[in-house]
Amino acid sequence: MKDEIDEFFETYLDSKPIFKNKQYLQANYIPNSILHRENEIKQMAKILAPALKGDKPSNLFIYGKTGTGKTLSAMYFAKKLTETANKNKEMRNLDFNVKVIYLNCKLKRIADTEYRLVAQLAREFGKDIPATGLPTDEVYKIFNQAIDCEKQIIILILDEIDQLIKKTGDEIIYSLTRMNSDLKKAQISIIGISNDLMFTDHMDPRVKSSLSEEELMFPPYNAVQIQQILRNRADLAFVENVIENGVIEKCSALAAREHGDARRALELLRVAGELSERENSDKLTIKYVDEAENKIERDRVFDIVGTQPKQFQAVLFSILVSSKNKKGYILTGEIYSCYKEICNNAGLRPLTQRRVSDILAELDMLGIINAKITSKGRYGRTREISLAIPSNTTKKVMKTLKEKLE
DNA sequence: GTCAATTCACATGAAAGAGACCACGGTCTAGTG
DNA sequence: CTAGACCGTGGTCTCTTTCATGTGAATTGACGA
Repeated sequence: MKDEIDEFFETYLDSKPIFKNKQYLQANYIPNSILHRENEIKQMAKILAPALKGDKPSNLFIYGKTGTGKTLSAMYFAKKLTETANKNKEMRNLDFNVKVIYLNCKLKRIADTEYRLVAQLAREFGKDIPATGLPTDEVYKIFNQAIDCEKQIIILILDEIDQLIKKTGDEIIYSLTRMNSDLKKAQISIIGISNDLMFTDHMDPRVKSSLSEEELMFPPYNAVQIQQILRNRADLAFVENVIENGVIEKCSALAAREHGDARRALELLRVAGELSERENSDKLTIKYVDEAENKIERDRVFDIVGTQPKQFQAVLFSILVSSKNKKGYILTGEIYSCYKEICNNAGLRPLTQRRVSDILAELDMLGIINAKITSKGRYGRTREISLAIPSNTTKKVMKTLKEKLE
């Protein structure tokens, strides 16, 4: 036993490293120049440049599919803007600050409700806000005072703003834009980033127009562009010549298949690298890319399954059970009756059908199941549900769920 | 045969509740000088 | 006298329930050709 471990460590230490610096493949790494987004960044600069002169820039709304570089460009731009502003301030002795704040609205417990968003903003300005307990308008007041003590332009980047608005309504944007009229010295501009263009349809037209005074579209990358991006990063991250021919092509092809998602391509490459490192291989071969694809999917599913509440898991379990007993589509009603039985066996209080219906919709959003609403005429209207995860993953999920629900 | 009404089996919305968490301010208690 | 313990009130947040309303096409049934 001991020998085995020793041996493993030795070979591990002896093996030549594949990675030079893995950090360059991480999603939060901001490169010094962003390929194929020069135009978009230039546009952003044009729209937001007034901040440098102390004027409030227009609000900006950025949209585009996932992995098209929206967040990255915004971060990059934020960095540049603050740098320039600081330099400018010293050189010309200006009397105002430019501050860029980035918040991801999807982050649980940080910025996914109105209260938390404003609280987080106030914290950015050094105020101590409790996680709960205060009235929301109190927090607004604190934030207001915190920023209005000196002349400054605040640019607020709200990433995945669609999630926030879908969940809590659009008054947040309204309140934030309206704050400007209450502020004497400071001004706030909002950059909203979303990958769902349609969500603005449900918004109050006034809010909509004030949020998208300017709009910017990020088109998907094509396969060639993704390849270039990957090459660029791979050169930084990997030791030379460890990547076999075709690996980059394969990663980008897989990612391009899904609307040119560069983030996915990078993740594939990174995970493939990690897998080959783990096996002490000194080459990154195509084989590992395939494995990486499976692993990413599996990890994602397990992550969701693990973090969701019990009732979620029970519903998912009943989907798994009923999909095993029946091929083709399953209907909501079938799942619900199966679910009730499972709850009885597990000593769980079953939820109403209303709630289960919502849970099914959420599972669909998460991409664990495919649900399509169809009308069967006289025989009602329901979801046609099928699993969206490969069968070898379902088996494992089923096993863990079974244990959990006992 | 045609066309509008009906009907089913849920979907979808809105509102409100339960229970957990927490801040704030007031009151009570115990320890201190 | 003062610090800390202990309420009560009022706030947010998540998960749920309750009640109400919406929905799309297969089916039905009246109607006219």
